[in-house]
Amino acid sequence: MDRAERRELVARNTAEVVTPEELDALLAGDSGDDSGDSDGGDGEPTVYIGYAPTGEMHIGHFTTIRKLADFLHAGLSVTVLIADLHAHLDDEKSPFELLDARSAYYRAAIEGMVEASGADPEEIEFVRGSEFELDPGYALDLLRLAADTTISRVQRAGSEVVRESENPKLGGLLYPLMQTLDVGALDADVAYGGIDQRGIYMLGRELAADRGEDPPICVFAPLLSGLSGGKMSASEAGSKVSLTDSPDAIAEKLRGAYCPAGEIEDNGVLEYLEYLVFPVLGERSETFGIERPEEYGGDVTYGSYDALEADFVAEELHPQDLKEATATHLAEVLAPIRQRFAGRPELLAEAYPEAHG
RNA sequence: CCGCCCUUAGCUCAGUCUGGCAGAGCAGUCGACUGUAGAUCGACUUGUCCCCCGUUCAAUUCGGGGAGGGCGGACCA
Repeated sequence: MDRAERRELVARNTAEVVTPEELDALLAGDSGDDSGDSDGGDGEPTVYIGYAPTGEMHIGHFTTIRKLADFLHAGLSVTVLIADLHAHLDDEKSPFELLDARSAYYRAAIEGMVEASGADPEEIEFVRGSEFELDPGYALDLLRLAADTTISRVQRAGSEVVRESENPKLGGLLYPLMQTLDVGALDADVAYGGIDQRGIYMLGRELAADRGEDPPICVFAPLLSGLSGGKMSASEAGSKVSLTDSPDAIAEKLRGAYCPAGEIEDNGVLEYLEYLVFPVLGERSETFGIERPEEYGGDVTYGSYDALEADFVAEELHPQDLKEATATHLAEVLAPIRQRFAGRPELLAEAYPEAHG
C-alpha cells in the first residue's frame, strides 16, 4: 500500500480531518515528534477513540467503529478507551455501581462491531479510564488544567457532548479536561471520534499548545441522521436501529424512516448505506442487491454507494425498494453482533438491569 | 447552621387559593392521501398529581413529617 492509498484509507468517510497536513506528515513518518514519548516504540502512529459506557450502543456507533478497521488496515495501532469515569461524570448517565458491567458490555459490543467490519479485535488495545485517570500525575495535571481554564470555555467545548441541564454538575466540566489529558496519557498521535467531539478536541489542541505539547491530530466521523428525520435521538428508539434489533424490527424501523424520493439531505437510510453497509460489503467484495417487482424495473445490483446514490437522486430508485433492500442487508451486517449477545445474555442484563434484567 | 421556593402525562407546564377520583401544547399511536416516510387532514391513547401520617363522607388540592432539587443568608479565627 503506498502512502496515498494509506492516507485515503485513514481519511475516507470522515467529516473532517484537523489538519490534513499534519496527518500527511504523520503518515510520512516525520511527525516532528522525536522525543520518544509516543508510538509505543514500534514506530506505528497511534489512533485512539474513547467511549463513555452509558446507553446501549446502536448503529451510529457502528459506523464510527467500522473505521477502526480502516485504521488497522492502514497499519495504525488502535487504542479504544472505555471511559468509565466519564460515563458517571456526565450527569451520572451511568450509576457508579454499573460502570464495571457497562464497560464489559461496551468492550464486547465494540469487539463485535470491529469483527463484523472485517478486522481482528485482538489487534485493538482496550484501556479503561479508571486504570490511569486516578494516577497522581494525571490527577495533578487535571487540577492544574482546572486552575487554568475558565468555566465558560469548558462549557462551550463540551456543549455537544455533555448533557445540557438547567443545573449542570461540576462533573460535566471535568469531563472535557480529562478527555484532553487522555490523549496524551494514551500516547495517541490521532484523536478519533464523532464530529460532536470537535469542541472538546479543539480545546484540547489549544491547551496542548499552551503546555508546549504537540496538539493531537483529529479525525472526526460524521453523525448519522435519525430515521425520523433530523438528528438521531438517543431517547427515541424509532429514530435508530439498535445493535440487537431483530431483522423484523430493523425492517419495521426502516419502513417508517424519513426518506423523500431523490433527496439526500437528512436521509438516514442513505447514510446507513454510505457509512456502514457499503464499506462492509466492500470489505467482503460483495455487492448490494435490490429485489424489485418487474413493473418498477426489476432487480438491480450496485457495486458502489455512489452509483446507488446517483440513481436515487435521479429517482430511478424508489424509496420503498431502497428501504426494503437496506433492511435486508443491514440485518445481515448486524447478524454476527446479535448472535454474540444472544450467546452472552448476561452482558446486557447486568449492564442494563431495567431493560434486560 | 438559618430562611424561602419547587416536585402533576415521555417532554414543557397549567390547575386545585374557595377539598368531590386532572388538563393544554409537543411527542406518540391509528386511519386517509401519495408505490416509502414526511407534510397535510381526521381520530385516539397516556398519569402511584414525589413519599408517609393526619383532618374529612371525600385530599393531587388542607395540616404535620420526610425525600430530592433550586435560591438566599449566616459563618469567614
